[in-house]
Amino acid sequence: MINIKENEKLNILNHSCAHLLAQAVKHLYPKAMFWVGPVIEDGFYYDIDLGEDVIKEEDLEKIEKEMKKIAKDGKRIVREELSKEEALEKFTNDPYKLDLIERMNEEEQVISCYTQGDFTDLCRGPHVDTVKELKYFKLLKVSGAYWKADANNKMLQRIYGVCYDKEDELHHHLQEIEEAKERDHRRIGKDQELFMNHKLVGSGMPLWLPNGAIIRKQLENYIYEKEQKLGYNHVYTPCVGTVDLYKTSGHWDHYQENMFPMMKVDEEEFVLRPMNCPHHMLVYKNKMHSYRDLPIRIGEFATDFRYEASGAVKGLERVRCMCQNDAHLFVTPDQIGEEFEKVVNLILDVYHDFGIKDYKFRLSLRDKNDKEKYFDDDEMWDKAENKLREVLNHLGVEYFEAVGEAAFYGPKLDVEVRPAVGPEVTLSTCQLDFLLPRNFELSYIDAHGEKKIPVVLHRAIFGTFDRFTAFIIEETKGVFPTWLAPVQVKVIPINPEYQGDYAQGVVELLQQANIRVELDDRNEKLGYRLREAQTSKVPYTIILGDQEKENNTISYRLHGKKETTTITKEDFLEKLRIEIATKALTNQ
RNA sequence: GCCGAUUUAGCUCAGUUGGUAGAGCAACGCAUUCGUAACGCGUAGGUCAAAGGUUCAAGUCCUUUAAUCGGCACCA
Repeated sequence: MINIKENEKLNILNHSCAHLLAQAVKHLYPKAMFWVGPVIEDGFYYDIDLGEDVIKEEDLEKIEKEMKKIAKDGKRIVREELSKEEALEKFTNDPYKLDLIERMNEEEQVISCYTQGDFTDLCRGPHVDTVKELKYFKLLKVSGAYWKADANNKMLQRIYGVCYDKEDELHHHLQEIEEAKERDHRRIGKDQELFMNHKLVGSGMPLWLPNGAIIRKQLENYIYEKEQKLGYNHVYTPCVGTVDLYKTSGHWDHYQENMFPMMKVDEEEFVLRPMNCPHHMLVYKNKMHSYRDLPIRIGEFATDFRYEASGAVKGLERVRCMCQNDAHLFVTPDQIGEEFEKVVNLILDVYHDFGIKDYKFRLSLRDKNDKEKYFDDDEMWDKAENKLREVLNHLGVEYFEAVGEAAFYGPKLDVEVRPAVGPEVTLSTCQLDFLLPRNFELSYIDAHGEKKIPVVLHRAIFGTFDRFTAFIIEETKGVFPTWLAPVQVKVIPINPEYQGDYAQGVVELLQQANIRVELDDRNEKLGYRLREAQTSKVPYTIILGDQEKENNTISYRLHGKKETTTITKEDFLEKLRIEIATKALTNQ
């Protein structure tokens, strides 16, 4: 998609369009008051207080019509500059604009506003010269949005729209929105029977169907091998813990609202675990450790439960029961940099293997002014944050810093990706933690025979298998590389009666080689079965007729390709073996 | 959780102002025996998300609950 925010001309167009929207809303809803109407990556929005009135999706058409009408009138857009006093006077009946004026910087001597016909709005600008220039726009959605992004505040109504310079650009954008819906993992998940949900199991509790389970198993095997090679030790631990465990870790005080409620068994109080750190701390503590043993890397594919807000739950992307590709790395303070670097390299390695190119590294730091939200130890924080920055700079990876996004106990590196629909999500994460080892009184014996506290790195490369799978579904549009595909080969005898036995032989040969193969010997026309093989996105379709049977060969067709290739069974098997072993991204 | 919308057959959807449910695909049966994206005919399939209410009568109107969707807030 065109990033509107980074395109100066579209930026001005969209911002002007936000004003046009506000003007139209004011005409139709005279009581409306306006908060802010910024340009975003894909267009613009305006936050509006309508009092008792409600704008519904079906009203957008009406508003759009009014916008077109105003634009056609072609009023000039006039800039006016005011002093703060004048501005306060001019907007004296508008509490929202007064709030904005009051919050403006002292240095800002001049406050500007723009007038188009009967509508004036406070704004820095710039804008287009006349509303006539606003031709190719579309209102897309309407929703609630908290004033100043604070859930304690009143909910305003937000209208989203998009504006382009040319008609075909707008058309193209709308088409892209439709295409994004086509690759939404929820849709593909249903079509290809990867996962399902059921009311009786509960919201955010996906059931992985056989096809999805195959993909997940491949992902598990893949990352398990990588981690084993890097010296990780994998464990299994229970997905419940006592309340005391989480009191020890500190999560009980800081994370309780995100946990499923406590359950009492006999006299013990348990919770479903929302994370695995406490369990892994205890695994570490099982025996004494020397500095020579460190780093110790404890990994687990661990099921966790989090009480996610009902409105946040989404397919496999945001769930209440998830499986983390988790690990905790116990290191000496000296080893932080080296170990963090290894994690970053592993992330880069994995993304390369999956062909993931569109992602952002986010260095999540604390907000120094928010003493409530973060563990209070400035020295620790500064040291930790600088360490991460240092490594990232050393590696030369691009990243941006996000103040106020750190965990309670330390700074972290998050990798953000954009799903087909909805805002960016975090995939991988690596978090530095000085606090948890203290809370669990972890130690190792250093070279001088003294007890020292190790540092912990929490890390998840896939994040959760759930979210990563959701992302891979959307990346591949459901056309999985052969090593991941639930069914890798579909075998179709042209006439099951004549080539059925031969086809059965080919199927068995492939099965012997652990290829996931299906035979389609239904009494249906070839075209019909071939079409189904293509729409189900199986990478290889083998077609067997008399010619193949006579020559002891097979003919295969790749998903999405028209041509057929005829080779020996052995050559085909070898080709597949290599493709799967190398985890090739695209088959050819 | 908040604002708004939606929920009808396995899937995608239709169903006028309230009069007692329909299509296509899929499934099953019959016929067909076929060389690269849908042959034909037939059969079966629904407490219209759930509960309550209004009415002579509710898929349709009202209330509550749940799930889903678009955002917000939260977040792996």
